[in-house]
Amino acid sequence: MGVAERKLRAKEEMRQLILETARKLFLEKGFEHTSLRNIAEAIEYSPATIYLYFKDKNELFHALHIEGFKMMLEYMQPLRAIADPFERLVQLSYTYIRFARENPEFYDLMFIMNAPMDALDTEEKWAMGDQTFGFVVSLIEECQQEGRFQGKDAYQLAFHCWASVHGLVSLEIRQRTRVCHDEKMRACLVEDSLAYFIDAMSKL
Amino acid sequence: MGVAERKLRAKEEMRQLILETARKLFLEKGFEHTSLRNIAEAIEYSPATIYLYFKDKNELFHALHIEGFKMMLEYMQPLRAIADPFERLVQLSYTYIRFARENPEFYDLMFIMNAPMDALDTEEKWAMGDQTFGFVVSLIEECQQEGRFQGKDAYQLAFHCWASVHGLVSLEIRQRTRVCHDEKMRACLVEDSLAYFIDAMSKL
DNA sequence: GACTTTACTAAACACCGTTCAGTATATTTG
DNA sequence: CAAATATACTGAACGGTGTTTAGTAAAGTC
Repeated sequence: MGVAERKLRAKEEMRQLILETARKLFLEKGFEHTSLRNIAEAIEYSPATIYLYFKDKNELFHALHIEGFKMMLEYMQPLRAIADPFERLVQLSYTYIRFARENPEFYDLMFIMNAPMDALDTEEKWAMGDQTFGFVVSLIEECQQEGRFQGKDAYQLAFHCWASVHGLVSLEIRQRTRVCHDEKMRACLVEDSLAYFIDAMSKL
Repeated sequence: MGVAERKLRAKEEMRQLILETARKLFLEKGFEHTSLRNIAEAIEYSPATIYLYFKDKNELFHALHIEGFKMMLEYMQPLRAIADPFERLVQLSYTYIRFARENPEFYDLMFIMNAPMDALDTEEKWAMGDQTFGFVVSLIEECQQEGRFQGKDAYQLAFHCWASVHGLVSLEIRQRTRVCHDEKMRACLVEDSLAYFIDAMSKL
């Protein structure tokens, strides 16, 4: 009896349709300015229908949150080809910044907004974030096996890296780089600051 | 004829009453969960009345934005007593973090949220931010006069300092330090990372 | 005392997320 | 096949939001 299977497939397709439409609208107009009613209108269903596939708006956010992490992990894949772990760490920083610049709405959702953090706090909630962070930790540990960062805690150092790059990216995304009035300098503010960070790491 | 003066004073008092109530509610319940109707109810006036004193909600936010900067500048005053400019820079970092931790809602409003940035983009809008940033720039320049940071651009370096500390603080405020599961380590995650930054600066 | 300005508000507008009773269709059962 | 049931969906409402506007009552002016 393939009826149940077909229905299950249809249900999954609908979930995907909602998710894709939500992503599209979010990326077009930003999270703040996208409502469930907008999404419902775009897929030509009633707003109430969305609640048959997602518990509430936060769950929709959370689903996109996970999508964002998957996307970021894909960005990181090419780094595997780099043999030297420290060079990989350097390129990781560049890739992180590139991801944030090419997907500012996702970056916002993943690392700046607090809306999706309100949701259930347990289990798989943090799984994706952990995986990404673990990626950095193991990278640091690889560096340590080659003699770098001796006597330092890998977790602590991973957090330091993350915070350093996040600081740059989040100020740029929130347009705080405008404190620098010189347009020419503003263009390389983030890059130059990143260079300072990398230099410091190389000397650590 | 003191009538006009009295009226002007009353008007200013009303503005202050709204502002104080807004601040109080914001700090109690957070920005997200404070509405103009809440504020109106607290001061026992109609919501429409607020619009006689502030153009819209953003202007109210903006007024508090400025308040936040004034507050932050006050935090920075004791630093004047420190003779050594580099030591002053170090203490500035600590004070910045303390300000953020003691006033997370203000920090959010000032450096993370994008709501008040939507407002008018001109003139005095950035005045307070500029003043604060200028404070850091001139501090860097003082360090340079003592031989530190030779050949580096003071603006660039000031931004680097800001971004480094902001990265730490904003991750903490948005609860992203939870990627570190060890509670004991989490407690000193920010401090230890700050130590790395300061060490790097001292070697620059 | 009549006229004008000022300070304020009730009510509405157009949104928002969310819930629920109700309906039409599809499926299963007797 | 008909009746019963389960599924998928929606219209309309609830209580909330920021904001606008027409109107009112008091204060100030002449």
